[in-house]
Amino acid sequence: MPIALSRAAAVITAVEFDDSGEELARHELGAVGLPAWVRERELLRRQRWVWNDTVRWYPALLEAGVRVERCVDLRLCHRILRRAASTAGSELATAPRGRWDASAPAAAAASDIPIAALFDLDPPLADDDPVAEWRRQRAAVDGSAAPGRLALLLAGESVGALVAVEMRFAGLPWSPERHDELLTELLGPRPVAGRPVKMEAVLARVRAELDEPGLNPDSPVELVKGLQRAGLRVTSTRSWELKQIEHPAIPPLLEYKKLSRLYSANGWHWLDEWVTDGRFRPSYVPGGVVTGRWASDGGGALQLPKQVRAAVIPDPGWTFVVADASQLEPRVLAAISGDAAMARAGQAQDMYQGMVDSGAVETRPQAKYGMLGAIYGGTTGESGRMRPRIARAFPKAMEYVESAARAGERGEVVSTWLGRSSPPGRGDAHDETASDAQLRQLRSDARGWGRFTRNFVVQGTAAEWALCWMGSLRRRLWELGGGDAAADPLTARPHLVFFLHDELIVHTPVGVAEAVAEALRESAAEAGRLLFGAAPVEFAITVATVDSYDQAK
DNA sequence: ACCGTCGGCGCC
DNA sequence: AAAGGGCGCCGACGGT
Repeated sequence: MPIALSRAAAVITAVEFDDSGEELARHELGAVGLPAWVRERELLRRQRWVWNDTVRWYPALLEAGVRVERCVDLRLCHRILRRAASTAGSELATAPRGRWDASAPAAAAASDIPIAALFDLDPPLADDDPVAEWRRQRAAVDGSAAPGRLALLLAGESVGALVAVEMRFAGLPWSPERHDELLTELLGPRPVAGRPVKMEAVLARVRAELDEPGLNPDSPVELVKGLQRAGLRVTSTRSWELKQIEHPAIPPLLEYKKLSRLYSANGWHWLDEWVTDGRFRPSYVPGGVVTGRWASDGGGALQLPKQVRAAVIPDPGWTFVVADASQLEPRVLAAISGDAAMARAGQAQDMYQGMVDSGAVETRPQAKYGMLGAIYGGTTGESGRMRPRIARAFPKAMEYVESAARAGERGEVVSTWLGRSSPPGRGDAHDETASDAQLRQLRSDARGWGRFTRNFVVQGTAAEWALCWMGSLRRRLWELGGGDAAADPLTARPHLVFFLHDELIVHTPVGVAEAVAEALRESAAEAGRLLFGAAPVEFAITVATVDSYDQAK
């Protein structure tokens, strides 16, 4: 049964209502009493909590030891429905912009203040009645062409919002000692001032080889000039461009850039700023990417370089079960396009090898770059060369992405499998009043937008699969832990600590690691069924139980 | 001192 | 002629 929470000044109102939106009961609560009240209701029966923003309500509940099973994140759902092609005629989509179109509370605000203080510091919520918004959303879904899919998408988005808050609450176990060791090994000891000694050493070699004693390697402009003075024909300082060049200054320069990146992005400053009490706690932003992928805020959580993953270490007596979906996007493409040959190749644990074995291409790299080219719209290099062969072997898959690209070029909206739609297109390459130069620009933009929409349908559907995987896993982990809400809600039992598009990390007591691994596999299979029913597409995952994150794969 | 943009690069 | 999608973060740089 849904229960809507809203707040005006110090008073929190909880409205119980039925599935038709009919109000059944109404309670007024204070912030202090809220967690106990929620816990009581949750124990009684699994409720669906309806609130404006999960990031606004859930941290304080978790802090008080209350975990909830289900919610509706009205703002995230509103954003999807507002733009979805399949709800375009609904009241929700056609109304003027309103409060529900405003952005969610800044993740930064949540990370800057103690979780426990959220209710104290927040200004009163002046939101519209959440039950009214719930009814509008329900009507939009019911009136759409594919209500089942949309409902699944909204459920996935909402459970993702719960997971995002829970992962921040739990934090990713991180050893500052190990991190410091790694840095010291690669860079030398932490410098009091200036560059670490190993960076300084490779820099000295660069300067000597270029005969540029005062060269500042951190300034791209100056670096290009210095390289040119030394007779090197470069136009930028990008690593891939430098790699083409044979010169004794290049290897140490590339080494410098590598070390410099580590030092500035994930060095001691990063450690000081983002790791406290042995936990890295970034904010995750569900739906933060147009395609539906998550974004993150703070510490570059979704770009943790492999170099430092050895510092991700479980608590004593605990371990990590790390799982990632193998070739997720190609499998998703096989499913959404209904390409039987591609689905057959996906029967293999390694889909790219499956493509080789089926005779579509000769080598695994050809399969990989060919597929990525099809999904991204690549036309050069290996992916461009493989294009005709991929098209011949998997015609329906290629037609699917080509069709999405053409729609984008025409300025049309495309949608994922569950119904998340792309932003409106821009420009019109057929504008007859445009000048030649403008027209070239428009056509170029149109092609660029076509690559975006081509990728959107695949990346966005992959994100939906990942949400379902995660949601399914979350429920299984809770049941593994006993499902007793009176116990410590999260960190005393197996729990998610990291999510990276197609990869999950569970922090678990060693004794249940094997059960967690099984839960990950079952959840992957369930996600496939939820999205695609009986379609013959397998979603293979690789699972590893490890004592540090770098040991996974 | 502060702010927005850019080059570059990490991840998927 | 150039020709791969999506992000976040860092330092440099140029402006105020």
